[in-house]
Amino acid sequence: MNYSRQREIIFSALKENVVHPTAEYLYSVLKEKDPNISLATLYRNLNQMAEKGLIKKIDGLESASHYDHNTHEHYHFICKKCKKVFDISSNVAPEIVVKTKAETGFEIDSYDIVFSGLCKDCFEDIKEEK
Amino acid sequence: MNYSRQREIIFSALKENVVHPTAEYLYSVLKEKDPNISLATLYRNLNQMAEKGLIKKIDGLESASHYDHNTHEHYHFICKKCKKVFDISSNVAPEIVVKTKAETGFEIDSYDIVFSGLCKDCFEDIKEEK
DNA sequence: CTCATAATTGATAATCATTCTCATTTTATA
DNA sequence: TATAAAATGAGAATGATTATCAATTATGAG
Repeated sequence: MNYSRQREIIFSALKENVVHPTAEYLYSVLKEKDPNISLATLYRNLNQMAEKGLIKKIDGLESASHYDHNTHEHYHFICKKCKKVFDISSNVAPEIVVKTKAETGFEIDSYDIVFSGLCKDCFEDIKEEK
Repeated sequence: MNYSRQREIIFSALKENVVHPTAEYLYSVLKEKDPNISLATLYRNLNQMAEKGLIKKIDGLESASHYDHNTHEHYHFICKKCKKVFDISSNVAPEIVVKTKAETGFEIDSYDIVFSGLCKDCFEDIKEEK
């Protein structure tokens, strides 16, 4: 990853922002420092830095929403390789909610836990490939 | 909510699908049962049913991703009203990961917990409005 | 320092999921 | 059965993000 002035200002703008900004908001901030910066450059750099672990991208699954007829409390696991979504039964969560409510004073009315990684099948596949 | 044949087949298609389908996938299944069904009808009904709690919509925050320079382990809380994203410190999560790994055998390499509800300020605002 | 190569950029078109619009049809009920 | 409310289908519109591509910039060897 070569140096670029644009990446530099993107990273520092992100560090100076307490509220986790969206790309659009960052763009409005960045244009003040560099009126010529391109939206494509911003997205490119955000993705790059997120890949390298320099920043974190907060979002859900991939782009498309998934729908579930099971409305009971449970979590989801999405496999990075095959993109399948699996149910994970819930038996730890209530504690998290109670604890988080106490710590923050926020009114929590829902939460989602999404794990990601490799499902069993894809993990086997990758082992075989080696 | 009035009865509609389309909603009926959407709901049953969803129940018959083990893997949590995307709208696009559901659409391809549904067209076999009703070649005239519209994508708009599908989305409309999925949103409606999710609102009524008949099904669950699995996705992250709102549409746009948020970015975070804090790469330490922590969760997020998104306020339904002001849409701000807050950090929630982590001190329960490792147990969840260990437990989930043991139960499923999946290779979990990351997970996100996103709480949603009302932040303190918005909760106060709403109380005052009453 | 200077050239060659790879990385990066800006501008804009393209994509993809989703929502909106609106005229038409269906459902519920008085 | 008449009427109002709800739902539909088709396609346009939107919003976030990614892809394309020619031009610019960074880097490392000589």
